[in-house]
Amino acid sequence: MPAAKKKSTTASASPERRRELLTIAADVFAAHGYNATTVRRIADEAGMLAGSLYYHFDSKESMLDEILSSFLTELWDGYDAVLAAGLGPRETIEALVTESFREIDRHRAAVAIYQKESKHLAAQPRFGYLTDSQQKFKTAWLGTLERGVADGAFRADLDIRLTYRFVRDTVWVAASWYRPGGQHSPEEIARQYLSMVLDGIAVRA
Amino acid sequence: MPAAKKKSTTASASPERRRELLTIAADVFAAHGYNATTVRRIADEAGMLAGSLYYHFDSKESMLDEILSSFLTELWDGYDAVLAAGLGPRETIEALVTESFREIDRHRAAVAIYQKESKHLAAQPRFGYLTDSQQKFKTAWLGTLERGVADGAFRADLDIRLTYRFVRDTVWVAASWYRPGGQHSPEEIARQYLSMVLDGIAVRA
Amino acid sequence: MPAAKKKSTTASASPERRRELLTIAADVFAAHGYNATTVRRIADEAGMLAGSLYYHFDSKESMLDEILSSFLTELWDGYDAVLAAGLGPRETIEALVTESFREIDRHRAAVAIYQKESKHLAAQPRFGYLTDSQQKFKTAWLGTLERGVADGAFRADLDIRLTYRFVRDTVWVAASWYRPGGQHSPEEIARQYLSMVLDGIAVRA
Amino acid sequence: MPAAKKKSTTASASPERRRELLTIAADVFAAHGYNATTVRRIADEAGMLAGSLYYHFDSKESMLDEILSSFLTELWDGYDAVLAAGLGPRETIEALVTESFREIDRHRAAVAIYQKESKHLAAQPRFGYLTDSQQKFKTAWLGTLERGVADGAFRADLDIRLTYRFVRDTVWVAASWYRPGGQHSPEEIARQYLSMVLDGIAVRA
DNA sequence: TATGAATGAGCGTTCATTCAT
DNA sequence: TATGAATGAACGCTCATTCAT
Repeated sequence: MPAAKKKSTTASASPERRRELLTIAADVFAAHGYNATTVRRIADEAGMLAGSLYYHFDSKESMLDEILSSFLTELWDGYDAVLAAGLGPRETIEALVTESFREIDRHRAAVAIYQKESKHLAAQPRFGYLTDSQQKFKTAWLGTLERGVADGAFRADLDIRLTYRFVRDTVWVAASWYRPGGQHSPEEIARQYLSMVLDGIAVRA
Repeated sequence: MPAAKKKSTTASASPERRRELLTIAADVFAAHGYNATTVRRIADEAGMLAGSLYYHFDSKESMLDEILSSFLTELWDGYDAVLAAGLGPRETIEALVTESFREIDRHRAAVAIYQKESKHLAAQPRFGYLTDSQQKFKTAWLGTLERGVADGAFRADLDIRLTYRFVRDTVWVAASWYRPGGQHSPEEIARQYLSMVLDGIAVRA
Repeated sequence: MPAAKKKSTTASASPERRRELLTIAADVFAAHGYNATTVRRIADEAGMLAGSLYYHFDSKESMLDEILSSFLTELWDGYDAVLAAGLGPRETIEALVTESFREIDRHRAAVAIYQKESKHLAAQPRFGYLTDSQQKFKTAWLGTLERGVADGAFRADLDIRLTYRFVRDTVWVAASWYRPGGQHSPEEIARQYLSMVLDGIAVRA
Repeated sequence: MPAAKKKSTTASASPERRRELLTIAADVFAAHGYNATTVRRIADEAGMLAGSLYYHFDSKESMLDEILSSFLTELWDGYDAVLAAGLGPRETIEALVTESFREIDRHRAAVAIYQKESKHLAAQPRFGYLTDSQQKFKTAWLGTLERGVADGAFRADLDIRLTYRFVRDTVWVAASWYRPGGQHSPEEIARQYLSMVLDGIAVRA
C-alpha cells in the first residue's frame, strides 16, 4: 500500500526502534497536526537529535506514510474478515462498527491523523492508497446498507448516501475524543453506538 | 469575543473589503488547513500582494480569529433564541440541530476550520472564547438531553455523555462533506439526521 | 534555453537588481565552485540575508541556470554571426577563437562555471541545453576543421578529433587564468593563441 | 608531502586495502567532484558502511590528500628524471609532454581531481604542497621554454607566459576527456599533441 | 490602499564524523 | 575490521511580518 520504497537504505534498520519512533511520531502528529509538527519535536520526544531520525526514515513524510499505511493494512485485515464471513446486513454493520472501535482503540493516533489529514493527502500520488481505501470503504458500507434496505432490515425512507455518511462519521469521529484505557471498552462503546444508530435515542412511542 | 485589537490601526479599513478578504481567507483555510495556508496564497486569491494584507489585518492569526469569532457570535444568536423559546427537550434538540445545519450552510468554511483547528487553538489565551463556547455548548446540549431522559423523551439506558458526543459530532462533521447548493436543503438534511438520531436506521420490529 | 519558468512569480522583479545579484552569484560560483558556494555567502556578498535572495530567484539552481543560459545565448549570437559570414575555414577558426576570447572577457565567471560544472549538470533535464550547445559547438568547429583539411588549409596528418579537442580546450581553459583588465586585450590574446595553434611554437626549419 | 598524520591510529591498516579504497575514492571524486561526493557513496562503492572508512582514513579530506600527494610524488619522479637528463629544450619539452600523458594514463582520476580542485585547495595549509608543485612545475616548463627561445629553438615573438599557459593547459585538460584503453596510446597522443604545439595545425605555405 | 523589497526565525534535510560493540 | 546508531553543524528554503514609498 505505501509508495514503493526506493532503495530503502534506511528500511533495514532495526524494526523495534522504528516501531518506537513511529509510535512517538504518531502521537505528536495526532496531538498537533502533521504540518505543525516539527521533526525536531519528534526527535526531542524520542531523546535524540533531529538529524538522527533520518538514519531510520527517509523523511518526515515517509513516517506519516508508514503510520497511515500500516494502520490501513491492519484495518482491512479486520474488515475483510468481517466481509468474508457471510453475515446478514445488520450483523455485518454491527461487526464492522465493533471492528472499527477496536482499531480506534489500538491505533488512536493513526486514526486521528487519518481524520485530519487524509483529505488533502489523498491528492498526492504517494498517498493514493488513501483514496483507494476510501473507495473500498464506501463500497463495503454502502453495499451493506443497500442490502439491508433491500431485505427490510434498514429503513427505506432515508437518503442512503446520507445514511452512509452518518454511520461512517459517527464511528470515526470518536477517535477525536477517545482515550484508550477509559471507562468503556471499545466493545462497550461499539454496543452503545450501534444501539443509538440502529434504534435511535428517542424512546419509542 | 476576539481579543481586543492592539493598535486598531488596521480597523479603519473599509468593512466591505475586510469581509471579502475574510471570506477568501476562510475558504482557503478550510480547503488546505490553517497552518498549510500561506498568507501569500490568500493574497493571490484576493489579487494583491502578501504584504498588502497587513493593511487590513494585524496578522494571519487575527484573520482566523475574526473568522471564528464572528461565526460563533452568529451561531450563539441562533442557539440562544432556541434555548430561550421554552420548548420541550425533543423539540429543543430538533431546533438546535436544524439551526446547526443552517449555520453549516451559511458558514461552511468557518465550521470546517473550527472542526479542524479548534482543539489546539483552544490552548492559546487569544482563543479562550473557543473553550467558553464549547462549555456553553456542552451545557446546553447535555442539559437538554438530561431533561429529555428525565421526562421520558429520551432513552435512559444509554451513557449520556456518549449520547452527547454522538449527537454533537454527528451534526458537525457534516461540514466536512457539505456543499452549499447541493440537492438537499439544510432543513431537509436536518430532518433526515434527526430522524436517524432519534429513531435509528433500523426498521422497527 | 533555460528550463521553462514555472509561474515565475519572482521573474517579474526588477531586472537591474537581478543582474547585479547574478553577477555577484556568478563571481562566487566561479571562485569556490557551485556546490561549495552557500546561498548565505552570495547573500552576504550582496549585503542581504539568505532568505531575501528568494524574492528574486526561485532557487540557487535557478541562479546558476540563468547565468549559464544567458551566457550561452550571447555566445551563440556571436558564433552564429561568424558562421553565417561565409568565411573560409582558416578565417572562420580565427573569427571563432577571437569571438571566444571576447566572451571570456565579458563573461569570465560564467565561462569558468561552465568549465567546471557543465559536465555533471548536463545530465539534469533542466540543463539539457548545455548538451545541445555542446553538440552545436562540436558541429561548428569540427565541420570547419574538416573543411580546412579538405581544401588544404589544415594538416591532413592529424587525428581530426584530437585536433578538435586540442583547439577547443586550448581556448576555453584560458578562462581559468584570464583576468579582465590584464595587460593583454582579448583580441591580442586571441592573436597569439591563433599564431601558436596555427603555426606552432617551434621555429621553422 | 601530505601533512603529518596526527594520530596515525589509522595508518596501521593493511596497505592493499587502503590502495583499493583510494582507487575507488579517486574514481568517485573524479566523476562527481570532491564536494559533491559523499563519504557514504565511496563506502557504498567499496561495499562497506560510511563509518567503516574511518578505520582506514582520518577523514574524507585525508583521502583526497593521499590521492593527490601520491600522484604528485610519482609525477615528479618522472619529471625529475627528465630534467636531470641534460636534454636540449625541444627534447625536454617533448619528454615532459610524453611523461605527462603517461601520468594521465596511469592516474586519470587523480589528474582530473587535481584539475578541478587544486585551485581552491591550494589555499589551505594542508595542501600547500600543491602550490609548491605548481611553482616547481612553472619553473621547469618556463625555464625550458626560455632556454629554447634563447637558443633559437622556440619562437621569440610570443609572450612567453602565454606560451607557458598554452602548453601547460593543452596537455593537462586532456585528462577531462581521456579514457585509458582508448584507441590512442599515451605516447601516440603525446606525439600528435607535440606536433600541433610545435608545428601548428595549419599547412605551411 | 497597495507595492516591492527585505528581515529573521525556523524548518526539513544532509553529511562528515564519532564511538560503543 | 566493520557495524549500527547517533551527533552537530550547516544547508537550501519558506514564510509571516515590516516598512519606506
